Amino acid sequence: MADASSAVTEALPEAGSKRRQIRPKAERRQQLIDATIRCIAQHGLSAVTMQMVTREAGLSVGIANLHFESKDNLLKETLRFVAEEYHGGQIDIMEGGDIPDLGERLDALLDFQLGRGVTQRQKMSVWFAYYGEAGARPVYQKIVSTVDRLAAQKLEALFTDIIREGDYHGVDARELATGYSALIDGLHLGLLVTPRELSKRRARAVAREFLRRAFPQHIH
Amino acid sequence: MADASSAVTEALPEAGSKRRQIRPKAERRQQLIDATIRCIAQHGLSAVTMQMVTREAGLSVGIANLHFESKDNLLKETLRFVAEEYHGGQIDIMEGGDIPDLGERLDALLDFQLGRGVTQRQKMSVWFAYYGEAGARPVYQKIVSTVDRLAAQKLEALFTDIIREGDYHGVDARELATGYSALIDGLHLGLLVTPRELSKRRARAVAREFLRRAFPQHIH
DNA sequence: ACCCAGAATGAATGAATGTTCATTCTTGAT
DNA sequence: ATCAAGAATGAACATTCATTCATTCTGGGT
Repeated sequence: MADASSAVTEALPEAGSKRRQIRPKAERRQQLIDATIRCIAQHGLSAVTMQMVTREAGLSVGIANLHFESKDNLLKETLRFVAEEYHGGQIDIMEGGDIPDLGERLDALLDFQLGRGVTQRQKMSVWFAYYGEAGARPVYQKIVSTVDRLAAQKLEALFTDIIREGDYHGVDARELATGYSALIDGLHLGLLVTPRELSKRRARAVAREFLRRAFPQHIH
Repeated sequence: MADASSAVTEALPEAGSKRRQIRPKAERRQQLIDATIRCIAQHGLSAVTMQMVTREAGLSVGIANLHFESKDNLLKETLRFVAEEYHGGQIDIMEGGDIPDLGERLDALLDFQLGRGVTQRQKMSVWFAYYGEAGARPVYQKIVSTVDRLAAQKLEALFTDIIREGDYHGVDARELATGYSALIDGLHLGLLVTPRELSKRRARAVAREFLRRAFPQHIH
């Protein structure tokens, strides 16, 4: 309490604190990844610079190359983080020991995919920024493919269970899973690029209608 | 015929011809836009440089700023071209005086959206490269929104006609149009990012199934 | 109280890139 | 054949950015 000014500035994480802090490597890495996500969402992937990211994180320029060996690597790790977070969340719900009822599990999945607030929009931006480069960058393709394939399998398994439970006929779980995944991706795109035309509410309604048409007994 | 060497080199568009050619402005603009598309598809939007584009076009660096005032403008105009080409093609089919049968018109639309060869893949890359930046660039949003809205209206109108003709019940044309558009976008994404998991054939089957479920009398 | 491993800093560096513009060249009109 | 209009060129310039590294600082162990 003797030095009031230092106490105040130290308390605020990103204030004008001049004091150098030493933190474990894992924590700094996450801090930089989070800053990268915010920068991509706000300025676009092609406009992101190291100076921008480190300033956003409240750290010095050199630190990015200390914890990640290069900008390329930082971007790669950021994509990996976002991909695993998004698909990991989906997979948790789909495996869902928490929710025994299959219809409710579908609803929970839909909530996760099209719900949330501003944060979700940030992640969406990052997501599609990388998709845009994926055509020319095999590394990105590989990262996304890996998690994507697992999520697709889980979704197919969930649909298979639902088809069995509802005794639905003339429905192919795999094809339906592909369609549903594509639909969700497309709706995300719409929310990102034409938010004026497509509200989050309507996006949810569209996705629900898709599921309802396929599994009428499970979605009301 | 007298000067064989010059005749040969002049005939080849992108050979090592040193001879300077003067062409009308419109032609050069298109030449540069085409080169930009190829560069984005091959290297990704964030890696595209002016030198790269002009070399791909077989022209000098200065020419890009002569016909487009800046790199930003060249990229903007390239997006506008791709957007108008893609949506324009769709709209032509949907208005379709050529195809009176509504079911066949749907099929033609699907062919256009998921057909074609390598060229289509190039356009897809460009398309999503811009989508990735759209979150941070209102200019891109505006260009896409404008053409997108028109195409959405035409699709809704086509669906309305089909619903009337087939006397389908419990189907909302607008919602279905939103869903179908999103599905196609999502399938494009899948084709681009995970071509191993999703073949063009399967993508078409998924889209067809979506339409068949909605309009069983029109899609066989 | 002291020390030092290694975390953090940021000025300096060199490479890459967008843009300019003085100059050269082409073409169609005269 | 000559000429002017303007299309095309590419070396030069100024800027921006990723990366480096000599130096400073911190905090836990002794």
